[in-house]
Amino acid sequence: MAGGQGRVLELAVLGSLHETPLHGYELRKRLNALLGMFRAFSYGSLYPCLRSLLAQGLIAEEQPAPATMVGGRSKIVYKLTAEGKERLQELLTQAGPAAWEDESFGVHFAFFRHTEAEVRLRILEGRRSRLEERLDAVRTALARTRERLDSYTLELQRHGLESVEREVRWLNELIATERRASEGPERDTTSTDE
Amino acid sequence: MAGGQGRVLELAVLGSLHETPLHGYELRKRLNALLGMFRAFSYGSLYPCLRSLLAQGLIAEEQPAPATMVGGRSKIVYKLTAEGKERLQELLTQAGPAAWEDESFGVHFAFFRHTEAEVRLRILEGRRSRLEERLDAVRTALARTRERLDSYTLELQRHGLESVEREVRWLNELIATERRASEGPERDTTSTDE
DNA sequence: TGGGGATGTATCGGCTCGATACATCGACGC
DNA sequence: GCGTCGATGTATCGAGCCGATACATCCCCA
Repeated sequence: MAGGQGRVLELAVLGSLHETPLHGYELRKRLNALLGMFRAFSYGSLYPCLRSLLAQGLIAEEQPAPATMVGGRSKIVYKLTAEGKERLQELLTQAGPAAWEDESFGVHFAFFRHTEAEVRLRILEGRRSRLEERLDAVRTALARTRERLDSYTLELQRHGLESVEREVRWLNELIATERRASEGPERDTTSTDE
Repeated sequence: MAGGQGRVLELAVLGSLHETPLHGYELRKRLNALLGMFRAFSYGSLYPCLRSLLAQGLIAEEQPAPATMVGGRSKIVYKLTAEGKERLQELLTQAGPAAWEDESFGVHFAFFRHTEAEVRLRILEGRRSRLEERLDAVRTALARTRERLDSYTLELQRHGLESVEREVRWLNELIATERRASEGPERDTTSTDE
């Protein structure tokens, strides 16, 4: 399919353009400054994504004052369309595995300020469950292992477990903060559906 | 190219089969138990990789006692060939970006017991440089940012920086340990060529 | 006046994943 | 005996995404 970039880049681009119109190069810089610790987007996926979003009418080329155009160079500045804003809201509303897997969680989190409190909470909890599943899986596999492991393998396991445990603790704090914040303003404790 | 899986899976498979012959399903389970905290291999890449390694003569199907074959089922057990062992040694000797990037570092580390001390040290240092580059890039980008960031973005940055700083500290300890270990047994400090 | 580095758009090859399909095995109840 | 259910097991396909690369311009500085 020509341009169904489908996943995380779409949200990242739409979310960035929601702040201000940007061109590809600058967009990538911002994205990598924002998420550089977790992932790095490349042009090989960014430009096809932009083309796809353009074809879908979710973004549009902005034509600024002609004075800004230097020489014959075209600096293609993209901005969000009304449809794009709708689509962004739609993406921000979805709380599912696509939001809390490794590759996508960071991007969703980065745009939490545009996300409803309830969705935020569900994504954080989903992420936590995901990590706990992983901890369980590795721990049981480790316990089931008969052979003695060498010190490097052990050290790798230890470091991995510790890192994931740390992230779970971080999520716990965030979840607690979210709960406190939502219990204050609206004392609605009965609507804890699902 | 039909089957040039090229990168990290090759080492993971070869390294696992070096311990003991395995079939695909079990191979994947072991790999994911070993590296589950960092990455998860899928059949979609494992089986093509096995086919490719088979075609290259680096692994071979093991034909055990016919009694093991239940019914018409073929449980394809792979073992390392002599060429495969050579190739494994070759892969374990290489200390380059391919060894210390995110996706591959864990796999290389997991087989450090088969790696020469000098190569281990270079991979650990390369990994550390890589992470420090990333820290620098994000820190300068952060310092250069004019607009005020919302609390979620800030928290994401903080958490990301802290995680990477932690890994750098971990690497520092490992490097120190390696250095101590290599200075004790052989007091050869002159042969630090390249 | 010319070289180097940042800016800028774009593509191609190919690795890898998630989903899926299909088949068998052992255990369990009835 | 018979259905079924979960674990075991091999295999492929569509599609996303990255790394490398190419090419052009801008601007600074010597």
